[in-house]
Amino acid sequence: MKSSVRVRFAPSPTGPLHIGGVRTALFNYLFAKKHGGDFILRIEDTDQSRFVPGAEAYIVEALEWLGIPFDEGPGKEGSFGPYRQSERSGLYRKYVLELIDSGWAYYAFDTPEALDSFRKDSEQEGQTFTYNWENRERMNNSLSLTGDVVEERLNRGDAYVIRFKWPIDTVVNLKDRIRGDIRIDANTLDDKVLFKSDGMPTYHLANIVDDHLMKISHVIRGEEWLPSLALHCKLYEAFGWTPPEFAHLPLIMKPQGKGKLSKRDGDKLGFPVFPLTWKESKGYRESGYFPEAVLNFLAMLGWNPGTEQELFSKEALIAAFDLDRVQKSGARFDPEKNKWYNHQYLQQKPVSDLASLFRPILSDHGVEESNFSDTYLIRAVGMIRERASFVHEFWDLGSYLFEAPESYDEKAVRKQWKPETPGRMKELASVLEALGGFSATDTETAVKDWLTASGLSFGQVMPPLRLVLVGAMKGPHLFD
RNA sequence: GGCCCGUUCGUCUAGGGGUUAGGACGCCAGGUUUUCAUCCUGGUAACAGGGGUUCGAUUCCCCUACGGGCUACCA
Repeated sequence: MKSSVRVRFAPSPTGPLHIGGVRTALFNYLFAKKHGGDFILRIEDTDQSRFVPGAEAYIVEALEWLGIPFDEGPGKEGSFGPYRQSERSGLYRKYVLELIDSGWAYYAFDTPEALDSFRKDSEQEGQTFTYNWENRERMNNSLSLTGDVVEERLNRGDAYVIRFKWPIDTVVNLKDRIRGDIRIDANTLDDKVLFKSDGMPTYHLANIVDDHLMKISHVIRGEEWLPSLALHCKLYEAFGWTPPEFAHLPLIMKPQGKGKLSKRDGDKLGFPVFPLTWKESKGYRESGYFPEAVLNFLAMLGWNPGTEQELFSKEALIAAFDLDRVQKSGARFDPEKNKWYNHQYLQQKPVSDLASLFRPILSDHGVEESNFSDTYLIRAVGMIRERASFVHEFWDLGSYLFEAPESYDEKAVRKQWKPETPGRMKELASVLEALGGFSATDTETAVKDWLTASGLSFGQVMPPLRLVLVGAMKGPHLFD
């Protein structure tokens, strides 16, 4: 039997995709692929005022870089398109009208100013104004106004919104895949706007209509949506549709301090929060992270396989992923562990891949391609990679393999450079020169023989030799 | 304020009525490298508090505290 799992990632193009969004996309993707289903990208751009040019392209490119490809979406039309809500705008009105006919919704003519003043008044009395059963009869809407008046105002072209009408004294029983059963007293909820005065649906309406039309089977989204779950479920009921299953993911929190992770944390603590560079904010890609490492790290934030395995390829994640093992509470973002993952993946990469990644960095530092051979480059990278977490660290770790040091670490000079050292180095140089060829074993025996012959110790010679060669007390085994 | 969700080492987490509460990151120490880093070994460190239920609770229930989210004609 063909599985009918269809999930969607539904960002709104108001800016770059942030790391929390990436994780939501990832979990959706893993779940879909685990069950042989489809992963859909839907752009929720019903709020024209918050539209940011380039954001959609950014999201698409980011998902591609990360290796979270969508099966259907803008530019990959399946049979449920279009996948931009702005291009579907004509289709929502019909559905709200249906709700009005069935008594689940009503017109409201209250101006934003009027609502504002109601809210302010309530606030002064230490109360919260809620547009619901308590107040709707005294507001300007098709519940309080006579049918004639409503019709007249509608015909006149008065601005209106359409609100959901919560039935009085109802309890909504919710089921969340991660959180279990939740009971909500609908009297505490407000009559949410479903259709805006600009003729566009709000998130709530568009979301339900599209999920239904696109045959979404599971809605996997951030915990910030949990409070609207009651509305969404009731909306399915009002339309007479069977709802999908819901799973609300825990949020990703700041590494330090309170609240959820934000762009500022990245700036402050010096780690990326966006997959790709966006304006002044450097992305994961540009910072030298491997997409596999980012994915692996993110997967372990709020989920775990129940075993002690930490390193997962994408395929392994798909095989192991299970919504039932998703955590309930928010997870603090740990930039250090993220780096550790990158280190792990760097060690696994073929040296030749790393070498090609290193090439442009060498040329940035003015090292010409003609100055080294492929085999030399590969050997060099092989030698320094194990101490690196990022390819860009290769330069600091091994610049001396490509150009002679121009300066010497002062502290090391003070400690290692004695009056007799220059003479010894000269002598050692001629010993090595006499050798003819340079191999790790040959040089090592030659140096050792010379050491014994001249009665010098390793410690008297090797550290200054390293200083001469490298410029500092760092680097791989000297004879290598 | 109201509503909802949550709470195991500093962090990510495993576990589950009787365990020396396990792993990973970080940190510390030792080893390797007469270098730095890596690596290896070891160590540090946790069941928020109070009531129940129970022979027994970190595990189940309740309360409190704390944390988080939502409370827009934004998503």
